[in-house]
Amino acid sequence: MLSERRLEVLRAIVQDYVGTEEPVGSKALTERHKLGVSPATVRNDMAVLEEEGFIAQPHTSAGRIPTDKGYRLFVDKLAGVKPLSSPERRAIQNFLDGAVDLDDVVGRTVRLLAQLTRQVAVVQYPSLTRSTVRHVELLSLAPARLMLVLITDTGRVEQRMIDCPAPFGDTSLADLRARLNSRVVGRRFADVPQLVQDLADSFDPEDRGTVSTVLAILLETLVEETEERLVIGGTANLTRFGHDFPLTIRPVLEALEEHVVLLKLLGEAEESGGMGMTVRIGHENAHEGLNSTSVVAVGYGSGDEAVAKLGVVGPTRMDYPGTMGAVRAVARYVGQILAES
Amino acid sequence: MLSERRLEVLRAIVQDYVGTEEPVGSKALTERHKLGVSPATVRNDMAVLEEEGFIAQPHTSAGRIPTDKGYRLFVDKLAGVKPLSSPERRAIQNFLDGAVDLDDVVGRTVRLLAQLTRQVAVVQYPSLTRSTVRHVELLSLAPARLMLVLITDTGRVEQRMIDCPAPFGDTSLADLRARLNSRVVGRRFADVPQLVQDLADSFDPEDRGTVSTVLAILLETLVEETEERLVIGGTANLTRFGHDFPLTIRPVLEALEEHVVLLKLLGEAEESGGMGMTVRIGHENAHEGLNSTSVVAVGYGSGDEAVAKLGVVGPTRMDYPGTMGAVRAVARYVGQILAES
DNA sequence: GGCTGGCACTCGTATGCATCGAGTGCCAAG
DNA sequence: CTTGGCACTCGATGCATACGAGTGCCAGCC
Repeated sequence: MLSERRLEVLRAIVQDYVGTEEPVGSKALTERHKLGVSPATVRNDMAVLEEEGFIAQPHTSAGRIPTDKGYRLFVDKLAGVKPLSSPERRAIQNFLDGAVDLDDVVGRTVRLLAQLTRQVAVVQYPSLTRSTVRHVELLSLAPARLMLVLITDTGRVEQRMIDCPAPFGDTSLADLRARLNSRVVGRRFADVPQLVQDLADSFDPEDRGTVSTVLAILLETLVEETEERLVIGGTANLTRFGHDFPLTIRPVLEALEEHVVLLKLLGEAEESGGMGMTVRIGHENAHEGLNSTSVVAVGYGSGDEAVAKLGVVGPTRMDYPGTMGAVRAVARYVGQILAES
Repeated sequence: MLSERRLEVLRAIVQDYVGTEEPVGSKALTERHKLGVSPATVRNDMAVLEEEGFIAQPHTSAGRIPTDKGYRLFVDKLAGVKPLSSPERRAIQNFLDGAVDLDDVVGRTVRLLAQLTRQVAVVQYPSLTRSTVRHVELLSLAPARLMLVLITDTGRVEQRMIDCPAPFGDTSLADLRARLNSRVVGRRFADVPQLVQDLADSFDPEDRGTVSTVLAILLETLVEETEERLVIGGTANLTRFGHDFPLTIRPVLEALEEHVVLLKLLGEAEESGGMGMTVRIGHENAHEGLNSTSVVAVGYGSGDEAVAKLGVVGPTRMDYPGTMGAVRAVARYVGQILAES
């Protein structure tokens, strides 16, 4: 195993590199950190750390930079989560409190997170399947045209147009609406399919076609990968990435535009379960375009169960403690706000 | 005025520069274009064009590049709108036809436009104030909690939560809903404020507070700058801008994140009225960050009146005829689709 | 055995300098 | 008005040199 001091050296390397963006050498290290040993000793430690794969040199006779494995160790063992300063906390509260709408909450959150971390922020809308039904509404827009509106306990509203196979009377509509609501309100969306399974059977034959259509569309909105929505922001922060721009920034922007990829990314973070924070570093991200980025994600929700994720995407060389602190704090506030609404 | 040939020279310069991204000299010009004159003559013409401010040289003894004024002349007088190839038209149709939802239409449109023009695409949602009301719905979520849902003829759905000052009975609710709809359905949102002005008066005193609240929130959703929404995509295309990245791309990304700025940008394009296409080149864009970009925008709508704009943002050095063709074609298809729904 | 100072070596970066060539402006002739 | 010729400009390219931060290794010391 690595001695205490070697870990200290790694920590110092990570911190310096994150600060300066430049490979850090043994001399500079001893000057900036009170390690109590000479550069030569540090060099020996570095040699070991390099052999173990925690650091690397871009070219012979240059300083060292942490590898993904090095960051991993740093995050797991050496770094805590830096709590936010109280002005920062107040800023979060002020920024988020004015929101009137779920859209507004999500929009503000993504801007806030981007600004706070100076990185790219990603916020997922509360997942339908993990929310409960607050209300289901059916509106008649035209004789054979309905609109289905789903409202979740988190304030999310989803609507779908429905073209009916046959005109649908107002009383039938009221009937369907009532029966639908009595079955599903207060239940989890994930359970809705079972709950409405046999609903069509109890209707007049002439209405059965329309009812089935409505139910089909209702179930369709719950299909995963369709029901998930997310918002990103702060892409301008990508320009602070490094000097070797085009090559670095391009694939990241491309990946960010592929919402499916991002959703999978956040989804993977799920294993850690509940509201746990996940950090995926560099090549740990399956998507190739994100191989030089790290993703810090955490679940949020009104209760103690996560209804969605939010997080940031930034360079592997990022301030992990600070970023994790900001992400966690924002997630908590958002959870509070959802609980209030 | 400029002679025919000088205009031809300008056109050639613009075309070559757009193609190569490099300053174009007199010799290269005569080689690639059949101007029928010698390089020396072209040089004289160039000197005139430069004096008039249509072209400039980055440094002495380099080729010329068009100025904003040069592009302006090119767009106004020298370039047509290039119609799309029929495979391209088919691609548009295929891509857009699967859409089920207004969100879906807008999302697909932005992706399509970005892909087609290889630039950043911006699509505005149909403006509420320029749409007509299809339906207004009021749902009771809790005793003193309502949800207001607005549905436009273009398929846009907007919802707002309402906290009532007092509980609101079901019959009152049905009453309000009915009266509201009878007044506004089929009318333009812009006229809604007048149409509902005195609606509260006709209610029981005890309900008047809630009715006023509902109406206030209804009007609030129509306030400009609040009601406008837009989506952008294709930001990865920014990386094809030039070689001097960070400086170029940064302010553009920042500007794109300021939706307010973008809305103003598209709004300015309005002067030309109706469905006319607007091209704003370089410094013609008020926002500083977009001084080195051009914006091609056009209105779209189901009828012959525009309900919103869409367009692209790209480098001033862009293929104007092709971009204009693509933008116009996409706008037309989107209009068709809206008309069908 | 681990720490330290010394030393030779590596290699990327910065600097100066000469060269090259695309492009220009100007002019005199057609 | 057009054209060919010509001197000039100036950024880009290539190269050799110097510089310096940083390394690895080794012998000596605690």
